[in-house]
Amino acid sequence: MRVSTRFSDSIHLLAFLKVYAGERLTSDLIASSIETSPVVVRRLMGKLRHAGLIATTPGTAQPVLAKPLSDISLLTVFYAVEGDKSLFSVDPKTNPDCIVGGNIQNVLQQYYQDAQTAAEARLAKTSLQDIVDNLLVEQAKKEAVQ
Amino acid sequence: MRVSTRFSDSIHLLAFLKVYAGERLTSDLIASSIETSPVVVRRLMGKLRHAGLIATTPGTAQPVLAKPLSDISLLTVFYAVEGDKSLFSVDPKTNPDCIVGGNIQNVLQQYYQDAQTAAEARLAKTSLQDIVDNLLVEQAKKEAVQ
DNA sequence: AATCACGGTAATTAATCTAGTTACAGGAAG
DNA sequence: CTTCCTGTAACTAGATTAATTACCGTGATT
Repeated sequence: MRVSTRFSDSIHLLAFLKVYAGERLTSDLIASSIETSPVVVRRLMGKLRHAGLIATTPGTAQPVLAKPLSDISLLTVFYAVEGDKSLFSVDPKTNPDCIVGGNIQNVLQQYYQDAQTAAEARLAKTSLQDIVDNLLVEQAKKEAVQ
Repeated sequence: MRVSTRFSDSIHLLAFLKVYAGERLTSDLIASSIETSPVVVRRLMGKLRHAGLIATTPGTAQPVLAKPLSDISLLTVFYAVEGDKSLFSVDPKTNPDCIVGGNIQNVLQQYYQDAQTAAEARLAKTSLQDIVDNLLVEQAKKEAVQ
């Protein structure tokens, strides 16, 4: 019932590209930050490249952001890696000869869409630049304690 | 990544109890409307009974609503059958020695919570009575065409 | 009381999805 | 040409969901 970690991992990946821009960014290095396998990272980069969020060239260890992070919202990333998947799912087949079964799908669909739209509106409000800003603030807090 | 059909099926079930109240409501009959198995229906009824939404007595075919449908929101049903599960999931382990990996979980958690809260607020706005009203309207439309 | 219908629940199975692993072809750079 | 890397496919393992089978206990009817 939940969104896969592809979403979180993709945000992680994009933020990583920004924070460590200029360095040698192999899929192995990125994977060690996410704590997953390099293949998973490459698969994610494939989707993100397809969505026009990053640019990569095979062989080089230099994936780069294709646009400013301030122009990429969480929702953009969500669509890039999860497509237009629905958060809530209606039962595909219910008894059409029943007042409930024959109409429930249409009725629920509308309310589910409303709920998902509300969630997506929140995701759209936050850019990846906001995420990176927060990461740096959190990091600064940590270092201040030490 | 999606919410299981338990949620939809439970709404279906509760609406069914209202629409066909007074009739002989076996788990078999309810299952035939949802087009699932009677065991699934009984399992759902177990959760709904546990949440105080319905009352059942073994042996009799008479599950009844424990409160007015107008007092049951979609969110109430969601919690009853899905618990407090998160729609979005953060990667449980990321590299703590990295600016990104060490802070991304905390940062994302907050934005995910905002998105989920927004979705839940929509679900809370709709009562099961609204659903039943809509079902009857849709049914009337169908019959008017014929 | 005996019987039958039904709910409550556990156990098993199958299907689906996710993510990790291995493997390999091809590009880039020294 | 050699080495490091990306892009992908194929396979495997684990988790989740829902269907099925099975069995016990309750309630109603006679």
